[in-house]
Amino acid sequence: MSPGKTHTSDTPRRIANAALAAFAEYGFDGATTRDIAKRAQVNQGLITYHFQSKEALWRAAMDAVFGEVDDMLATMEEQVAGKTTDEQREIGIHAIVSFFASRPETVRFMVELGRDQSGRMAWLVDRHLSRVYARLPFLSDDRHRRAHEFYLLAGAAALIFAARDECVRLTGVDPANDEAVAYHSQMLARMFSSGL
Amino acid sequence: MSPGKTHTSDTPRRIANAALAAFAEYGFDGATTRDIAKRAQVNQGLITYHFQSKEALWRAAMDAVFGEVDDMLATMEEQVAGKTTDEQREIGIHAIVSFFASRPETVRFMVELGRDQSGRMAWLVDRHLSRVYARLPFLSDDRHRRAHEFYLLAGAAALIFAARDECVRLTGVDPANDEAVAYHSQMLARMFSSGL
DNA sequence: GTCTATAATTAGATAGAC
DNA sequence: GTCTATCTAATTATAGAC
Repeated sequence: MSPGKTHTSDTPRRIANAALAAFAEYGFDGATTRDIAKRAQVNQGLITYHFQSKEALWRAAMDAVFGEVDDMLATMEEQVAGKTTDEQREIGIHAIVSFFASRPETVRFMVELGRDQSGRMAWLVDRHLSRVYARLPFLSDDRHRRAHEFYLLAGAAALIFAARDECVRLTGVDPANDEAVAYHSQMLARMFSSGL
Repeated sequence: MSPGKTHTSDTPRRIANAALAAFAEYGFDGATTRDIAKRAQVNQGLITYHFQSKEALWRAAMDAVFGEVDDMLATMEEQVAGKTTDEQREIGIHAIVSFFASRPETVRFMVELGRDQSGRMAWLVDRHLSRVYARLPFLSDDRHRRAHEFYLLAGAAALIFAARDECVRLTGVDPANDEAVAYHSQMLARMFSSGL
C-alpha cells in the first residue's frame, strides 16, 4: 500500500470487475452500463471517461478474466514440470475444472460469441484464446485431433458450472462445492485418459 | 397441401422459426422483434398479434426446438431397442452429437439461462429439459452420477458446434461437416464407454 | 477524476386503418 | 390477419459544472 500521491484510483479496475460480473450474468447485450456503474458504485458517466465505449469496457473485462486464466496456466505448468503425459493430463484437467467452477462465465463468453458478426469473437480469439489453446501441454499435436480434444474437454469441464442454477433445478445436484468439483474432475480425467 | 379454406396461415410458425434463428444468433436480449419480423417477412405488429410478448415468442421458439429434440429421442429409442447398454450408449451419443451439430443453438440457450432471474430458465427446465433428462436410457441411475454424466456428455457433445465460428478461427478446423461430426461422436463415445 | 443532466437512438408494445 | 404509424421507456454516449 503506497501512501499519498502514489495511489492512483482503482476505479477503472472496479468498473472492469463490475462489468465482468454483469456481462457474465446478462451477456453483452443484456448488460447495461447503468447497472455496471451501480455495481461499481460510480455514476454512468465515469464509464465513458475511463473506457470509450461499452465494447472497450467488454474488452477490458475479458483482459481481466484471461489474466486469471494465465495465472491458472502458470500454476499448472509449475505443477506439471517433469511429470509424465498421463500425470500432466490429470493435473491439467483438475486445474481446468477448478477454474471453470470458480469462473463459470468464461465458457459463457465463448458460447455467446460462437456465432458473431460484431468482431468481438475475432478479437477474443486473437488476443487471448489462441494463446491459451497453444499453451495446453497434454493435448494432441495433430491439428484436427487437438481441436476436437480441446472442445470435448472444455465443454465437458465447463457446462455443468456455466449452467449451475439449471443443473440444480434439473437434477437436484449443486455442482458448485469442493466435493462436486472434485467428483466432476475425477470423472473427466478418467474418461480422458482411458478414452484416447 | 390442402387446397382452399383448409389452409390456415403458417405465419405464426414462420415467425417462431425466425425467432429461433434470431435468439440463437443474438441471445434473448440481443435479438430484436424488428429483426425477427424482417426474417419472417412480416411487419413487427404481427408479432404482437400472434404472440403477446417477446417472452411468449421465445417460449414458442423453445417449443419448436424441443419438438425436434423429441423427434431425435424417439428415433434414438427405436434404434436402441433390444441392444446392450454399451450399444445403446454408442448409438445414443451419435444421435446426440448429430443433433447438436444440426441445432447448435440448443446448448446456447442452456448456457444463456445458466444464471437467470427472469423465470425463463425455470420454465425451460420444467417444460422441456426435465423430460429430456429423464428420457436418456444410458445414463446412470445414481442421482449425483447421472447429473455429472449428463453435463459431461452435453458439454462435450455440443460446445464445438455451439462455438463453430470460434473453432474455425482458433483451430483452423470446421466441425460442421459429416466427417467432423462422425469423428467427434466417435471420440466422445470412446471416452464415455471406457471412462465409466 | 467525478458528478448531473441530457441528447440521440432504439427497443417492445399499442392503436387503428384496411 | 396484416399493415402503417406512433407511444413510452430504456439504452449508450455526450456536454459541461465542480
